Amino acid sequence: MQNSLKNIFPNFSSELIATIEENGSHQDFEAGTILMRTGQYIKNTVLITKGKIKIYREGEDGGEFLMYYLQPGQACAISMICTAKSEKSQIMAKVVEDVSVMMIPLQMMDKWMMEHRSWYEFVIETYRSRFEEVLEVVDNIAFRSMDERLEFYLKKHSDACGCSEVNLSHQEIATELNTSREVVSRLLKKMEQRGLVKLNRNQIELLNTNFTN
Amino acid sequence: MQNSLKNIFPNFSSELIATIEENGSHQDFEAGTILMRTGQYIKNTVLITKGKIKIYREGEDGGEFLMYYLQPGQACAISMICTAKSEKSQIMAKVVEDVSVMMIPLQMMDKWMMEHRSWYEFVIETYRSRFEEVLEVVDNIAFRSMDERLEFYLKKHSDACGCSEVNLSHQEIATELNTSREVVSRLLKKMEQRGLVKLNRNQIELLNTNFTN
DNA sequence: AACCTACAGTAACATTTATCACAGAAAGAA
DNA sequence: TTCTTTCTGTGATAAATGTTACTGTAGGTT
Repeated sequence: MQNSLKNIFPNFSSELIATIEENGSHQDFEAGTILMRTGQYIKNTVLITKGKIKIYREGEDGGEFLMYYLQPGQACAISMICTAKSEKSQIMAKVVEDVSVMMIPLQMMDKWMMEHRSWYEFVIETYRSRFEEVLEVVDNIAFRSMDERLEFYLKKHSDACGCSEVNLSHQEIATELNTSREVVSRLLKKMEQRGLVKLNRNQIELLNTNFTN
Repeated sequence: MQNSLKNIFPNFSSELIATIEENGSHQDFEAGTILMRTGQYIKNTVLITKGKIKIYREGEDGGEFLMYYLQPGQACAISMICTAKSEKSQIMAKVVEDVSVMMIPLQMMDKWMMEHRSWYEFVIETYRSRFEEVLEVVDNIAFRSMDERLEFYLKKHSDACGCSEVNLSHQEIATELNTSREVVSRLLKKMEQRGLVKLNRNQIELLNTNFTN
């Protein structure tokens, strides 16, 4: 298991890995578990070693708006930022594929930042990449129409899983884009007519590789 | 002038202030200056000591989408994140009120993080508050309609200046919300009819204090 | 005064997105 | 099989927003 942590976080120094093993607690969660709610206080930084976590913003009406996914080798930027002052979370985190995580108590954060160069760099890089990702989300909703956002969404999914099939229902996609199922169905149909995708039940195959680029 | 830096950044230690004075370069920019463009490499972290800088995202069509404003005592989070690896900027920064800034060479970032506790805390807090602000922006465009966004926008402005008048033309507002002038005019007129605002040329007075809360 | 320009108001229309209503197909359960 | 549920497709319609076109007005300039 020590081995795998080193594999998943290749940039961590051996000392850091050892420290994590020593101070962190290994935990598993099933798909569907909500790890973090808006308004909740955060007490741990979360490192993902297996599975997939969805980070989203929840609207008052219960709408979910996808921000990004966390996968093995990544960490929750929000938990890092907030732990620094034990702030409240402003987002929701839901397990979408059974996960294994390392929970790092918040007291470790500041300490490791000073003691472990590789931790420091990991944290900064996590901030940077997540900020960038959220800016991209803003771009999409601010400047793009639903059909472009849908294409972007599908591409992101296929990139994430490394395959060209997206196994989601129209309803699930609609929820994450904060629109209605009918709109998604219609737009997907148009994309199929343009030859970009092939639609199956609970699955969308991306055909055009140009589109995937 | 050393004095004022201490006043503007009250949490900085005296040693840190001295170090900043020593290594940073004081610069002034006029309103209208673009300090940072999308795609540009960042070589400095920017501390604002006077004036106001607008941070926005630019669409392909040239549309501007307001993210937030930077004011004295604040720093550009993007410049901090990016400098760590000398990355490209993903945003635009434009001076909206003549500013004075301290430019901190990127090499100082990492060094000070280790040496100055008050710098470390400032950087973390900057990350946190900006991330939060951007999440709020996402909320607004994802879940709210234009009339609500307009109200939020006006409130934010009056909060920022501490007064109840917003001195902007409809066109300027429309640009920042990435909509058209006509839409803003229409919605403002409705708000006036509801007794929320009073419309003057180049100025919107917020009347209802309930609304301002 | 006469003129110009930026700003604001508003009607008419186009487009996009949301909502409602319903029908059929696929998968699973009884 | 039959029943049931979930998923998908699609038309009709409503609502929000974007666009075009035109008018008037306030302020500044000559």
